[in-house]
Amino acid sequence: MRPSSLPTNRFTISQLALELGISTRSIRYYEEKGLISPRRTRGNQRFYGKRDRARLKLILRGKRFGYSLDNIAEMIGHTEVDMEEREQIRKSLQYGEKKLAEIYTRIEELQKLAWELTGLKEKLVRRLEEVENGSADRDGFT
Amino acid sequence: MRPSSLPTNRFTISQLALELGISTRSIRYYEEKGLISPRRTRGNQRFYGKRDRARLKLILRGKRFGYSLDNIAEMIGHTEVDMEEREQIRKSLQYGEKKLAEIYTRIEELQKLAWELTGLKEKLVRRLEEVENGSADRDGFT
DNA sequence: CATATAGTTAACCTTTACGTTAAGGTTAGC
DNA sequence: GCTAACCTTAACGTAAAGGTTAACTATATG
Repeated sequence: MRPSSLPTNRFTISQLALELGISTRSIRYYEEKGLISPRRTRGNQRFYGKRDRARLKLILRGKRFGYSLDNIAEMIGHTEVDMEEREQIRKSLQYGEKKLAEIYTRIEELQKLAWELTGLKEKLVRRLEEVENGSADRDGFT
Repeated sequence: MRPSSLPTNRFTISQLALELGISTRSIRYYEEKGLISPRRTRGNQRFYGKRDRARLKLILRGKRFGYSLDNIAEMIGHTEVDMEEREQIRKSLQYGEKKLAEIYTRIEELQKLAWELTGLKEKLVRRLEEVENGSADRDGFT
């Protein structure tokens, strides 16, 4: 199955799995969920193009931020063709707009999180100095 | 149970739940996990101080970014007193340092995500125009 | 003081996102 | 033509993060 020299825009499932550090099971699972829809060979084996790979990366990125698969599906626009297309596109657009806004606030939030952690860090450092100097004090979490 | 006029630095579990938009169950669950440790009244009911509330907010923030509770626990430093304190502090510091770095790369990633979504958006808009003009074309996902 | 409201523990239930194994069949590449 | 890699269905397992319910206790207020 190793594709000796096929163009770099055709991947087997396990190639992608390897590259992206996930299992083939996951990839098939994402397909089950309608998040990707790879083509098939005459022999019914999946193959993926660059677009699919990009999509997978997007999915993983989303996951890393705690979005559920269902959530990501809406974000991305499921590739179901049976829906009235304009409607579908409009909905996707709307949803995407919302999500974009969300992401920006998220960036701000992350910055806050960084702040708080920096705060914790400083407290710990201070505490450490105290302990190191033997001046014990109460309450365990000042 | 309404605390007619108690100082603003003492909260019941349901007050916090309401304020933070989570269930009391969740709060107790976080306690089970060692993420917070509220005091108890003589009657064995939990009560929380400002510090606890801040902690909860931090937990929720972490969660919003897809960190697991266990993860957050390490990030925050569980308040288990039985561990050698210096060791504990050092570990927390180290972990926090790592997490901070992680957060910064995360911010970058979020920016990428925003980019990609913007890209998708543009494609959808273009596609919408096409459809609106009746010029159908193949492949459903250019 | 009665009672409505809030809190307690414990046990069981659910969903999400896969992992694992089974069994049996197909295909691609050397 | 062999064999590793693929396919399907199907079922079962699991960990995380709670929801839900039950049976009981605490507490604030009319």
